[in-house]
Amino acid sequence: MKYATKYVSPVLTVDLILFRVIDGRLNVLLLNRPANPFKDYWSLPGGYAPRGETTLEALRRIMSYKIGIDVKKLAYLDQLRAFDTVARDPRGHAVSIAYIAADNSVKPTKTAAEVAFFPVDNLPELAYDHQDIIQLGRDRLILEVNHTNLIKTLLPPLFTMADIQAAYEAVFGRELDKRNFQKKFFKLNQVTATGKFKYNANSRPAKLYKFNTSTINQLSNNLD
Amino acid sequence: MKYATKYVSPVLTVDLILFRVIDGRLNVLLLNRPANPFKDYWSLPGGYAPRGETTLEALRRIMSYKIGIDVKKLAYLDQLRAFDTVARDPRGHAVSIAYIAADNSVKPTKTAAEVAFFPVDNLPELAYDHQDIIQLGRDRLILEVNHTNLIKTLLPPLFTMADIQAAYEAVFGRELDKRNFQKKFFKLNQVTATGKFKYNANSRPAKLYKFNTSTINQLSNNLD
DNA sequence: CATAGTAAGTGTATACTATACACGAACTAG
DNA sequence: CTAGTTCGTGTATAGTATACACTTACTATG
Repeated sequence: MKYATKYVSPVLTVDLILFRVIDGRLNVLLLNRPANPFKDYWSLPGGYAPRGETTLEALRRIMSYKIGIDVKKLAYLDQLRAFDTVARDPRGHAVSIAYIAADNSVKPTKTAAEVAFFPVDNLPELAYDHQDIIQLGRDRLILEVNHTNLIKTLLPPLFTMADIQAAYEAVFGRELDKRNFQKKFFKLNQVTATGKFKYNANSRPAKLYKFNTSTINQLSNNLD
Repeated sequence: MKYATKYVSPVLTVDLILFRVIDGRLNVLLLNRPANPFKDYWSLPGGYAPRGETTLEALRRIMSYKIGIDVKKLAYLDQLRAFDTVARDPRGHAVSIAYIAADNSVKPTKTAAEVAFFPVDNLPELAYDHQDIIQLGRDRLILEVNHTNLIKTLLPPLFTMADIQAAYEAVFGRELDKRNFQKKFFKLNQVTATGKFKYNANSRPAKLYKFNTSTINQLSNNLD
């Protein structure tokens, strides 16, 4: 038994919110739209999700050719939710399944005029309802960073305590006390000192740490 | 510019996870399927979401005629997420937007053979991937109850401290200490004693409380 | 080589929160 | 009047959160 053809479904699309931390600020990947609708506006990268393909499969295909990244290699990727208002796409009713991702190392292969990272607190005018989608993505990111060791996806393999505190501060959008942060963070047993150092221009070298596991785990406490 | 017709979208559907607490146990509303696929299996109530209607509008229409409830009157209703595996519906690729709801007072107008509440820890065999959907719904419910005053949606207008503790225990799936629970809960300033009592068969009467607000608010602390 | 400059690294005191735990009070039924 | 049942309550202790400032280890420069 197939679905009756008297029903016409909305168009289904996928969008990706890819976060990273640059210079202590939370950034999101945007694509400059080459065509209408919203030509020359910045938008979340996304595309059409056809029948017979999961939205994750569609996302992988689309991000590969539009952005030049492999979403399977992203350190964190999860579904956010569906956005389904009828008027959100001027071409007609399109329901978008938004995905949220975090990764500080994957680089798009496109030019900066086509694809670029923007600080989330200083975004350009965006196409569609992508402003709203990013807002919910930030809320989810804060939640996940608070309950898991997801912060590792926003750090390089070796990092200093200042790096990791800056990453938390970028996600939370507020400053943390250095001594209290380190006490709480070390109690979570997430990182190990490597014995290596980062040598700064003009100050005491900083110990370099690495995460103990490569998996994303629930944490007993949070740092916010 | 319309979407090119060379793309065929999956069918879009909606499903509802409606929670309530009965006799200290968390229950979920299920519908006995009158037709194939999965004829005579229990399932989450749901239906087709056509182009031109938001999934929430579709949900309202469907629940009205299939279950006899008005989802706008539910004390809590929110989108959970999309479920989109290709094989989840034997009729063909159907992406479902699942909604989560909590309400202890709305009653379906259908017979118990058609529509009934089942304890979440004692569910019958379910159609589709509805077992998985319910599991994620429970996870979300716990999260929301822990961060908001959503517990009020699972209680009658007047309730005892034993009632509210039982509701929390039903959601969390574990017992809480009575004295510590009351200390923590009262500190949240959510309820006021009404001066009324619930007179039990054979024991001291229990004070009846009511919630101070009708809105769902974030809480500073949680009880889990 | 001495000094200035910079970021790293660290501890303590205090307030608050979490947990464990038991018994008298207030009612009804017989 | 007694037995039975649920209600309502406090304290002590351990653990956690917060506020707060100086010394250390290096580089750059004169």
